[in-house]
Amino acid sequence: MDDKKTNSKTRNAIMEAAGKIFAEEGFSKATVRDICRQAGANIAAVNYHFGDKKGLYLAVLKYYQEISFETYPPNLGIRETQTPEEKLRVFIRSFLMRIMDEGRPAWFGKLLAHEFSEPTWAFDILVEDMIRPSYQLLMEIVAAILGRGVKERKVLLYSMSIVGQCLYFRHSHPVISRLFPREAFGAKQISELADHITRFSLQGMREEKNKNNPEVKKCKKK
Amino acid sequence: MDDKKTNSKTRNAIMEAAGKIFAEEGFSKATVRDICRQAGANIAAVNYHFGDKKGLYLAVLKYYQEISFETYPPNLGIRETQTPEEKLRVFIRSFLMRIMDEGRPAWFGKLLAHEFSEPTWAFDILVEDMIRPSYQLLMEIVAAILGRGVKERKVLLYSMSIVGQCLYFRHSHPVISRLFPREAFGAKQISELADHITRFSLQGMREEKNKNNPEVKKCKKK
Amino acid sequence: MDDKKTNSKTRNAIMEAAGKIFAEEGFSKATVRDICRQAGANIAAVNYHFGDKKGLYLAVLKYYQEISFETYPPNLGIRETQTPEEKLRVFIRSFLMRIMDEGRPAWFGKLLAHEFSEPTWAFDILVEDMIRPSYQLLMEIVAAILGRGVKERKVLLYSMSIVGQCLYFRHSHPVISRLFPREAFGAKQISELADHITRFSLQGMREEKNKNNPEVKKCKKK
Amino acid sequence: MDDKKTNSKTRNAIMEAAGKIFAEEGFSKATVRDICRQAGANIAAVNYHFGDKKGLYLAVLKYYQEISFETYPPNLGIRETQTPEEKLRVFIRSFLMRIMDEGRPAWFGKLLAHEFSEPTWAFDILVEDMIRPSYQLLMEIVAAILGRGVKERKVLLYSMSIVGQCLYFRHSHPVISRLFPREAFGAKQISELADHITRFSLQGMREEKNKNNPEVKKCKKK
DNA sequence: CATGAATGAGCCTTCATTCAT
DNA sequence: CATGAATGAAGGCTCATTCAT
Repeated sequence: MDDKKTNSKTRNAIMEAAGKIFAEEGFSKATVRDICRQAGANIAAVNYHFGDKKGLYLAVLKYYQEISFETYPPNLGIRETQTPEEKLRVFIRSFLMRIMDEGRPAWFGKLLAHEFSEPTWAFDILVEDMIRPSYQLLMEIVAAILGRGVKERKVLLYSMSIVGQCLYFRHSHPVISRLFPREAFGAKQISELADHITRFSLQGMREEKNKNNPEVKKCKKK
Repeated sequence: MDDKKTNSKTRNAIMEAAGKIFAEEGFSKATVRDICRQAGANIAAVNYHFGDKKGLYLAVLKYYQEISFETYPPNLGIRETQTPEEKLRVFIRSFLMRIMDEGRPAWFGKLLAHEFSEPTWAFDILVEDMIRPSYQLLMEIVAAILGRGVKERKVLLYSMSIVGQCLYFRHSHPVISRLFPREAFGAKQISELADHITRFSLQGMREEKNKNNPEVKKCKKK
Repeated sequence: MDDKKTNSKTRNAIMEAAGKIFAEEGFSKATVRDICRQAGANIAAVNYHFGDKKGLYLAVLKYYQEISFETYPPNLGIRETQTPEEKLRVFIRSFLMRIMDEGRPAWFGKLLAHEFSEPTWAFDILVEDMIRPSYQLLMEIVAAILGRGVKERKVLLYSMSIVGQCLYFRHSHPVISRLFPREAFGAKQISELADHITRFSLQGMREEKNKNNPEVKKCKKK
Repeated sequence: MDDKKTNSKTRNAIMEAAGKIFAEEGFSKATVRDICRQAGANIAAVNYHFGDKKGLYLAVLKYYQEISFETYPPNLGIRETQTPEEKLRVFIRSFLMRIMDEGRPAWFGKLLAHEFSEPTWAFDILVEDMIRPSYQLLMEIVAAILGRGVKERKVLLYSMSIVGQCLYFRHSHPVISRLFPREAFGAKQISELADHITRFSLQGMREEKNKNNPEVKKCKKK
């Protein structure tokens, strides 16, 4: 079951340290010196095991992406028999958990955040490998909720509104903690946040939904 | 009317170039060399006029913050006689314009974005000087919409949902342009976006609003 | 009269040290660290004054080329009234002096030798700037000696035979000094060498010359 | 007949790759990494089989020297019954073939050329083992041509003139191909070159020869 | 008021070599 | 007999900063 590349002690130590430091500093500010020092390894070890800084970064990215998706698969708990609304709730919850986790898998979230704010060459890979599938799943759910005949741009707009909320609760921490030191939006509040975002978004889509499903009598729902 | 610091030609050129480069690259990736080259100034000019790189950054930040807020004041067009819903629409529109503008005032938006994703020592200043007032205004509007008695945390949650959407439409460009090359969400689509976010958010708050304003008959709206 | 680039003390010291070290080691083996240490300058000075190692190398090359050609111009002492044979003697002497000088201008000869044995990107520049004119001059002299109607390839072959001898007396030093420790072929023997090469070559071309000047009676010459 | 050192597959692969790369790059620019990669061997194999980079280089040098001399012995085709002039022609031809061959044995020529332009510690060995015998043979031939009583320095001068020509036709390729793209002096032109050099040199020595053999009537030759 | 010159720390990378199995 | 792993020294280069005029 072991990955063939995982048998080196130094290599693992570097992966660990690199994950942490890249997550904290981003690609360009992180230095291989720091990483190696923290890993207790020689500087040249990076070149030996990963070719160069880029290679290390890519390896780190892929590794923690795997961990993250194994721990929180995008369709975690989604069953085909569920209603689209239920699926959305599950999706949001899973998405939040993936990006807000504070454990080791969380590094991936931070790596991602850095890529977002200053995309490197690795960004294209990330988009294709993980963002696109997630987006596709979300848009299918949203389309199902909005009903047939809805334009794709509408679906995209609503999906982005949902994703935007999730990401903001993740990234706004530096701001919110300064503005409202007493409020916290962390891993422990995931349930509350998922609930809030789900309800807010489902209501936000109701008008469009009704437009596309005119036969359903208004004021009957729930 | 002239600021006392504005009388040097070199100084102005540096401010201009620094605004552009800091906005593009962020604080740490931007180099004083690049800035001075672009400004046609000597490399020592930065330290001469601004002390050091940090000083320049701070000056740039404050300068473009002023410009940005003069151009798009947070309460742009908001009149006291408007309903909270109208105020929200105006706020969102103004907010979007401020962060999505592509002209010189836009540099501030980009500077802010960089600060957001990797806060520097200047972050605290920014939060107090410009984010807090904006947030306060938004939360007042949201509170007015939700009605009396609503808990502050609720207000915060809804406000964050709104802000999150706006920011995401601003920052998601690298992702969306890759996922859906044909769709665009730029300065030209501000009207569409403002409309979408406003309607989505107003609906999203309806349930909570109704809960706090039980006397209003359901199913009567619109 | 001063070059505009020559007013910096450090710059001059680096040019001096770089000339020596590049001449000794060649481009790739020489290190900027060594050069700067020897010049008493900071490592970053190279970047400041010359951009990078390549820039320094090019500057050195051009500088010492100038010195060398000012000291020993290819047509040194050649007058139009001289016979081609006399011109050849002068050319060979001048060529030998240029490549065998042991003073500062000699660095250029060594630089050239390194470029010859492992051409860098600077080789093309050198060929055009200094080798081509020299070759052209030599080939004109040789063509004049051989008489009209001689094929260009013949001219080239004879010219190369001449140049080959000159260069070998310059570069064979490591070999000869080991094989025949008592013999010396240095700057002090230039007269002897010039004489030898000139006579050897003039005789070497006689047959071809007579073929092209049949009217001249054999056995009458000299 | 097999050398005792020739029984390891890896060792042979390294010798092969090293020959090629050392020939192309010279000792200092060649890297053991490249060599091992090209040989399909582990990077530690060099140190295992040859001690270190120097050891490998020496082994390569000796090996290809052997091959080269087996293929083109310096006295290739020289018979004692030949006149000195005939011997010279044969020597020059053989010498040119050895240094201009493009096959595997040619690697030695290139190795030699690198040693020539930047002698390493291995240079002394080479001089003694292969240059000295060659030179001795050539000088004997030249002495025989020039006749008795000629001073050794004269013999040396003429020999160097001959060797210089041969080497130049070998090494001038980078220059000539730039100056006269249409002319070629490669392995295919060896006959032409050998002929040219032989005639040129024999004529070049005629005066000295006649001086030492006064009884021969001038103007009788050919 | 301004600048050309110079600095030292730090960056990523590459090298030949050695260790441990 | 051989190798994957690891090492330390050194390479060229770039940075923000300071000096001296």
